[in-house]
Amino acid sequence: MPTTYAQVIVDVPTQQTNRPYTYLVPTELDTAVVPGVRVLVAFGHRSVLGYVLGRDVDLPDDLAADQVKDILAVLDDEPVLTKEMLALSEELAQNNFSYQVSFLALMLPTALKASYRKRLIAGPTLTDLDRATFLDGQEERLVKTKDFSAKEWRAIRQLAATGALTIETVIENQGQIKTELAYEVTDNRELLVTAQENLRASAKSQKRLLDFCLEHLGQTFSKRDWLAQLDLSAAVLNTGVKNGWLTKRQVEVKRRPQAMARGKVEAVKVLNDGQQAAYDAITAAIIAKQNKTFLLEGITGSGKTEVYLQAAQEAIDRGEQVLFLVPEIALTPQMQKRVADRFGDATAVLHSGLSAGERYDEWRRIQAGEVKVVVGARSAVFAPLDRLGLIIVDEEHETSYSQSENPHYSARDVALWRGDFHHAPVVLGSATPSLESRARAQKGVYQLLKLTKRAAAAATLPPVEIVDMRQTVMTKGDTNFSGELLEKLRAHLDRGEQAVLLLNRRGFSSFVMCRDCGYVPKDPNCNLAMTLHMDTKTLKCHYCDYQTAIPQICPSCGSKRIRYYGTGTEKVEAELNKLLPDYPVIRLDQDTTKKKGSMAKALADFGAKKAQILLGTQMVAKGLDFEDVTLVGVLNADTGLGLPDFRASEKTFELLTQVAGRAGRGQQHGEVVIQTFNPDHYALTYAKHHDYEGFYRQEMAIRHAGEFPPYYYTIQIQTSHSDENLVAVQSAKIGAWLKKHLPEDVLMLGPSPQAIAKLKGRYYFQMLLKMKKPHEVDALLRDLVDRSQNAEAGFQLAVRRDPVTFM
DNA sequence: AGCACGCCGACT
DNA sequence: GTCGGCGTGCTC
Repeated sequence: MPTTYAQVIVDVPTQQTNRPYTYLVPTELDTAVVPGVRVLVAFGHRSVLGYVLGRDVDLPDDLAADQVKDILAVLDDEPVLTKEMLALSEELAQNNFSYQVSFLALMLPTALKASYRKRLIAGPTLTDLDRATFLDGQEERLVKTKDFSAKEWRAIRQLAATGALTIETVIENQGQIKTELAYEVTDNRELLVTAQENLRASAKSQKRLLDFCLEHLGQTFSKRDWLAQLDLSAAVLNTGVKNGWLTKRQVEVKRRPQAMARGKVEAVKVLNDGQQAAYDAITAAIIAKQNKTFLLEGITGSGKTEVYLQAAQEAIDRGEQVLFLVPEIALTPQMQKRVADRFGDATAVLHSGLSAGERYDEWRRIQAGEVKVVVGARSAVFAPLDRLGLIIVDEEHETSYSQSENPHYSARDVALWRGDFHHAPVVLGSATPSLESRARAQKGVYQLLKLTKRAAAAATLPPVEIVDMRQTVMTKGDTNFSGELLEKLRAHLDRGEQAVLLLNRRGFSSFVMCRDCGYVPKDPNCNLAMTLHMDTKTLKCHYCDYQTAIPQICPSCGSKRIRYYGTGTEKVEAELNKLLPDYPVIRLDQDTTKKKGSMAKALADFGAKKAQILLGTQMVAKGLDFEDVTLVGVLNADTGLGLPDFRASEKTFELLTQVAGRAGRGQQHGEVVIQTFNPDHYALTYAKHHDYEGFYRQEMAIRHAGEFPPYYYTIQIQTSHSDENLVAVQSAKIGAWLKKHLPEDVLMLGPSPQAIAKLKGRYYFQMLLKMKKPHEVDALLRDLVDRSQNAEAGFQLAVRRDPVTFM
């Protein structure tokens, strides 16, 4: 047998080790070492986990045979990563200035990630004092790296060098496969028949057992099932084992998430003309196995979900699998339920609410090919489906598809990549598509499919009234409720209908606004709202370095009532109880939904009409579908407009459109009231007319003028450190270095301090690069990341492509 | 990330 | 003179 080698990515997430290493495959592991399995390898002076990328017959030219070490062990019987995932991880690492191994780890359930420990074993010369200090007085001890300080480790290593103790590396999976006791029926029919003939008449339990066994030869059932179904005691089962009718064994238990346990089947609905046209276009691509991207732009309540589900059915009927992404499944429980109801046990659900064990079990069901549809949030985009026929990204504009922590990635982009890999169509759906996606549809990169009518025949889009709060505050003083909204609330509630009230927390109290004229101070260079920094009592621009004192008098109208703006749901609830004491309120915000399942319970209560008013933050805006909701009130539409984010208008328009869409979804007509201090802002007026296309055109013009996406690609460079002065100096240095090396056509904003100057004890600065060609500065930034590794301890640098959130 | 090597200041 | 501080660089 020729000597063979394997290319291995080691589990050491650093820039220098972000490349494959060559290892020798020992003869006895020859068949076990295949791409996608995890292995144990020696690396430097220790053992680490590695991922096999591929096999080679020849040694790379620059390596001598004696430089190559052996693979020590193979950890998996079957590959845990497909070739697709191996390729994808490399691409993602390249694009997102991160490490391939970080992405590989992200693709696996936590249970399969390595947990590193050290076993300290006493040697004969170990002193009692050292044994007491390092081994708890024992013969051996399992410890983690952080259990001892660097100094202590040095002492331990010295002891190891003298032979007083030995150190072993222990690498284990973080999770365990849960098993339970089960009994397998023999397939020896003769044995059972003979036994049955020789039974005494009084042995009723044994007779029942034998009858059942004869009908289920060779099958395995859990002990729990045996006892429950046959009404036996464990003693009878043991008799069965003794007589050779049954064999005891441990079987894997797959923990199914509670909500999934019942598979009732939801009825297929009849599509209207618009839905049918969209369905036809998507299914044509499914049948042709064509990687085509559709942008399904459908007004709220237009029945996008039904199109998704029926298209999914088409893919499933053709023996293919469907990946269905939703933004944060915890916020869209109704969507998850609909998919599960339609496809029953063939559905797997992946989201952050699952325990590590549940997540692992769902992952294994997918891996084993038992699943036809995967529904999940961001990380579900890595679900190990190998026969993908359709990918759906619902609410494609949602920022939660983008992970801002390292490793950065956008699930929407990964979905597009996988669609290409599998020759499968990708459907991006939204009532308010991101400008980037809508612009691509305009250019013909995506095919635009529009749904312009609500699905329920009688349902129409609700009329929207914009209420000028400047008037309200002038006549009634500080209140969250205008006369118009109160009047409508009373009318709808008196008729027994329900209302949803949104308190917009986005941008809450982070900017200054005049209570009389709605004026928000803007920075003269960028024309963006400036951010309030309470620590320095100044207003700062988030993009450039401009700053100014907080004005005491409004420069626009001379009013003294210019101040930061914000209020909490609790305060609003109290006010509401005073104004409308006869109507109980269900409150939905971070405080009331902290506990697992409390959100679902609150929504179920509202659905059961235990209260007529639902008051909440952003979470009431999305996906809720209650027939009796006929009034939607937005208490403060503007807070988001003041954010130091070039997407502030887009996000506000989105929010208002989404929440307005909660009204009048059933037979009864709905109404929407939007309270604001900026009644003439275009994000509000277009939302009033449910005019996404109009908003799109105007916002595109503004983005064009401001040289922002989708006209430019952006990359954010964020620096942080616990020492404010240090990070300021470093950021300035990096900024100067970049200015010198950046190509002329790449624009840079900043460095400037971020809005939340100090977060968890760290200070943040950022620079924003804008460019026409997305990969123009990749090499330069990789160089920058490289250099930052040698910076002061605690200094962090993050590079984010297409950032979606700005602090 | 770990771990060793190696070069400088404060001790027996 | 040596011990140990930590900066630097490598890991198939």
